[in-house]
Amino acid sequence: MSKCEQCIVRQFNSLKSLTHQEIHRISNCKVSRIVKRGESIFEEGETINGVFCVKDGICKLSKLSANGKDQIVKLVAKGELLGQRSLIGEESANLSAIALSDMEVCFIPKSEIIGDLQKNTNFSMDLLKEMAQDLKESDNVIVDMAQKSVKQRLAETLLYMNNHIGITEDGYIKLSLSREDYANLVGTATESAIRILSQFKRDGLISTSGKQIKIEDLNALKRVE
Amino acid sequence: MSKCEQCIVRQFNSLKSLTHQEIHRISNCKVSRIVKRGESIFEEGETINGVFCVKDGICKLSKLSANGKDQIVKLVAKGELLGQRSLIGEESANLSAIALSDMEVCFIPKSEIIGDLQKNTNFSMDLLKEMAQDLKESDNVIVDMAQKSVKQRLAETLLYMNNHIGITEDGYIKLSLSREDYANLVGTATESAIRILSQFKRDGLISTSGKQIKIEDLNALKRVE
DNA sequence: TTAAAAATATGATATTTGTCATGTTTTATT
DNA sequence: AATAAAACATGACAAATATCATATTTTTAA
Repeated sequence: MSKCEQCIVRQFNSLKSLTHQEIHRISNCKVSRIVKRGESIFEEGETINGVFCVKDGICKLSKLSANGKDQIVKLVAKGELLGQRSLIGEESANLSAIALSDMEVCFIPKSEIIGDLQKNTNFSMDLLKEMAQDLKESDNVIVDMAQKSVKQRLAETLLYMNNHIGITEDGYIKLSLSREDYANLVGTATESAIRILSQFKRDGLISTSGKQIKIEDLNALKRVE
Repeated sequence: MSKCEQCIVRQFNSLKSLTHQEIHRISNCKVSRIVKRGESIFEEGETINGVFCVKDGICKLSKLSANGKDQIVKLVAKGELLGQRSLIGEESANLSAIALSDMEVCFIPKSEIIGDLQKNTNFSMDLLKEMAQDLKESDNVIVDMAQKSVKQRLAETLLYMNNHIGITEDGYIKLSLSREDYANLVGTATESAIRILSQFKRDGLISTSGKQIKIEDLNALKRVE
């Protein structure tokens, strides 16, 4: 099994602040797991008792709303941690994590890392920093959800994916989402998402090839109202 | 000037985890400030360089959206801290804090407390816990914003205030908000908020006396769709 | 490979929500 | 107490979005 010591992914999250010793211990107890597209890593309400380090792939964090629709709150990509909140207090997961591509994740049991959180100030400060950033982003999403039109939100989602998920050599957004997932990210009906994407296509803002989407006119997308 | 050592309010936030010595030092450098209803404590984009402990009163944390409307992200009441994020990294405030009632807040400079955050694990763990809780709540707000109707959101806001802000002896919600603030909490037009509150009144879910609102039928409010 | 299932697409229509206009009531100020 | 300003209220209408129906395309699985 591969070792955390050599894992580049660690550099992108707060695990980078662990000492050599700590990383070595973690490396020996972590459990690597392959998750296929569509499979769940954990579900809302579940007690997860540890964090997942995303070694490869992308997943969605979502929550089932009363009307039966899944709202995607956040996308989590390679290099990020999942389930940090489980390290703090005894809370169960507030969101479900479901793979949007094939993934490899490493599970680190809470019991093995909780001590480091208490002892290693760099680590806890780093985690604090990450949570502060998450909080800021969540607050911004609240404002967008409340104040922007569905069309704007969808345009911004496409721009977000272009920037944060990245594009292939031929310009397509690396992650192909279903129209339903786009709707669940934006908080609208699937038909509405489909309609707006069709319109973006007609207007030359994007082009598609099967499920893949390519942004053709970045500035026009930014100007969408 | 009053001392932090005797301040009950401290028990309700992470400052409770400071040692006697630490609290004593904080007490000597903190600056108490009276803020009148409508006045701002800090503004979006400002560098605040410290935390505010709310000794009395309630304020809103809001953000100006592109269309010129203020979106209220959170209400912060007596006992809570404001601006925790300023302690972490060098970031400026993401939200504005404006008093909704007359307030008393104590400002603690970052320079005086940042060391405690590094040295006192109980304190940093506590802050971590608070941020985790905030994050969870923000995520839940995202889901509500995206999936619930304006009417539902307004009903829930009334229930939230009833539970968290409390009521007077005669049953009215302690904090009187303008219809515009209700609209900005829910993310809707002021006229829409007014209309829905009028309807709630007509239907006997609430009653009003001037600006004050009393919940008359709690269960019906919970059932609003 | 082919049938079934799921995803995408689009029209028609209903519902929700926003905007503008205007009037009334409440609050603040002199 | 009189006046101005702000907040509240409501109608009329427009725009955004959801829902339902149905057709087509793509994917999945036997």
